[in-house]
Amino acid sequence: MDDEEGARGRRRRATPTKGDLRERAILDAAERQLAADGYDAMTVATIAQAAGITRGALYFYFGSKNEVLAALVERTVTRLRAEIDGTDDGVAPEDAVRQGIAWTARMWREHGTVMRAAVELSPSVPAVEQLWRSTVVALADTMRGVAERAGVPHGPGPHDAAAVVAALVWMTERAFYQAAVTGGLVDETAATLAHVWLSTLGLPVGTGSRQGT
Amino acid sequence: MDDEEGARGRRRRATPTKGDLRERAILDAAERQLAADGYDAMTVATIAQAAGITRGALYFYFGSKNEVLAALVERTVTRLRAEIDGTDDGVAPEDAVRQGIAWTARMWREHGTVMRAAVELSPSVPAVEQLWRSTVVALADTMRGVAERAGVPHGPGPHDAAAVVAALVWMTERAFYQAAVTGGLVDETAATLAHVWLSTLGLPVGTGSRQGT
DNA sequence: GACAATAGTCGACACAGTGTCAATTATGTT
DNA sequence: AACATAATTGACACTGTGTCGACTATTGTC
Repeated sequence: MDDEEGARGRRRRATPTKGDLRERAILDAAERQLAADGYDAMTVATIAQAAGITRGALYFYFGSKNEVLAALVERTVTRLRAEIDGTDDGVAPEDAVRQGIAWTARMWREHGTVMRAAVELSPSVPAVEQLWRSTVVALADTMRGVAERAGVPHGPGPHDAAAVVAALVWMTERAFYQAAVTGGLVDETAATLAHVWLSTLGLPVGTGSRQGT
Repeated sequence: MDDEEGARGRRRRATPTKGDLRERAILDAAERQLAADGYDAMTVATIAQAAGITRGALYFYFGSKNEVLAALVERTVTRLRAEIDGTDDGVAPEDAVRQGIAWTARMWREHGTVMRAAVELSPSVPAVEQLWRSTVVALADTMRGVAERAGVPHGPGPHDAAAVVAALVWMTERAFYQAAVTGGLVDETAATLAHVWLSTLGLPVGTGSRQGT
C-alpha cells in the first residue's frame, strides 16, 4: 500500500492488443461488483475471476487493487469531463445554474456507483482523491464564471464568487451523494439545490419548474 | 466483520472498576493514533500496545476494531450533543444561524480528528454512520426551527425548511471537513457559510462580523 | 486464610486478503 | 523454426483480524 504507480511502467508496454481487452474486462468487472456488492466484498480474487483470469494475472495489468479503482474512477471522470464543457454558452446566469445542477443530477444517475465510490474512497486512496477533487474544482471554476456574471464579487475574501461557489459545489456533491446512499429522490434534491444556489447568488428563484410555492 | 455488538454482552459486566480505566486508555490511545498516523496505520496491535496490553486483551473490551472506532465516535458525539442544546433561545434567526455556525466551527476545532474520522468511516462502518447521521440530523432539526421562524415554509416539498436546511447542514459538514483535510482556514469557511445560510433563508447578511464588504 | 467465582490477560492458532516472483505458456515476427 | 516478448499461473511471504483455551490476578465469603 505504498507505490500506486511505480509498478505500472515496470510492466505493460505501449502499442497494446489483446491485453487491452482484458484491461477493460477488469474495469468492467470491478464496476459491476462495486455496484452489486460494494467495495469491501470486491476483492482482487473476485475481480480476477469475473474477468476470467487469476489474481496473479491481474497484477500484470494493475499494480494494486487501488490502482484498479483509480483507473475505474479515471475512466468515469474522463467521461464526465467530456460533457462538462458543452453546457453554458451565453445563457442567463439563472439558466446556467439550473443547467449545471441538471447536468450533475444526470451524471449521478448514469455514473452513480463509480461517483459514489470516488467520494467514499477519496480519503484512503490519494489517486482517487486527486481525480475527484480536480473534477469538482473544474465544475466549481465553471460556475464561478456564472456567479461573477451574476454580480457576485470576485475579489479575494470569504464572500467572493470563488468561496461561495466552492461551498455550493460541495453542497451539491454531498446532497446527491446522500441521495445515492439513502435512495432519496434525485429530482427533489435538484429542486432544493437550485433554490439554494439561486438565492445565494441573488438570482430570481421563481421560474424553472412549473410548480407554484 | 459481521457482528459489531454481539460480542460485547457476552463479556463485560456492569459495576466496573479497573477495566474501565483500560477501556478509556484504549479509546485515548486510539484517538491519539488517529490524529497522529491516521486510520490505516492504526492497527489493533498498535492500539493495544499503546494501551499497555496485548491484542488478545483488547478483544476482551471490544469485539472488533470497528467497535473501538464506534465507541470513540460515540464518546465524542455525546460531548457534542451535550452542547448542542444550550445554543439558541429566543434570539433573532440571523443570530441563531451565526451561533450555529460558530458552534459547529468550534466543535471542528476541538474534536476535529474524531469528527473527520466519523465522516470518513461512515461509509464502511454502519455504527459510525448511524451515530454521525443522527447527530447531523439533530442539528438540522434545530436549525429547521430557526428557518421556520425566519419565514421559510414548513410544508412538504423541495423548497420547505426541512429540505433546504438539510442541504445547508450537509454543506456545512462538507465545508468544515474540507477545511480539516486541506488545512483551510476555519474562520473564512465559517464566514462563507454564514453568507450562504443567511441568503438562502432570506435573512439580513450585513451584520455580524465587523468587516465591511 | 483456604477457596471459589469472576475479571482480566496472554499467546498460539486459523483465516482472509494483498502483493511478489520464478517458471511456464501463448502469440506474434522475421 | 527460433526468438522475443506478452500474458498467465501457482506457490509463497507477509500483514492484519478475530477466536480460543489456558493461565493469572482480584475479590468476596465462610
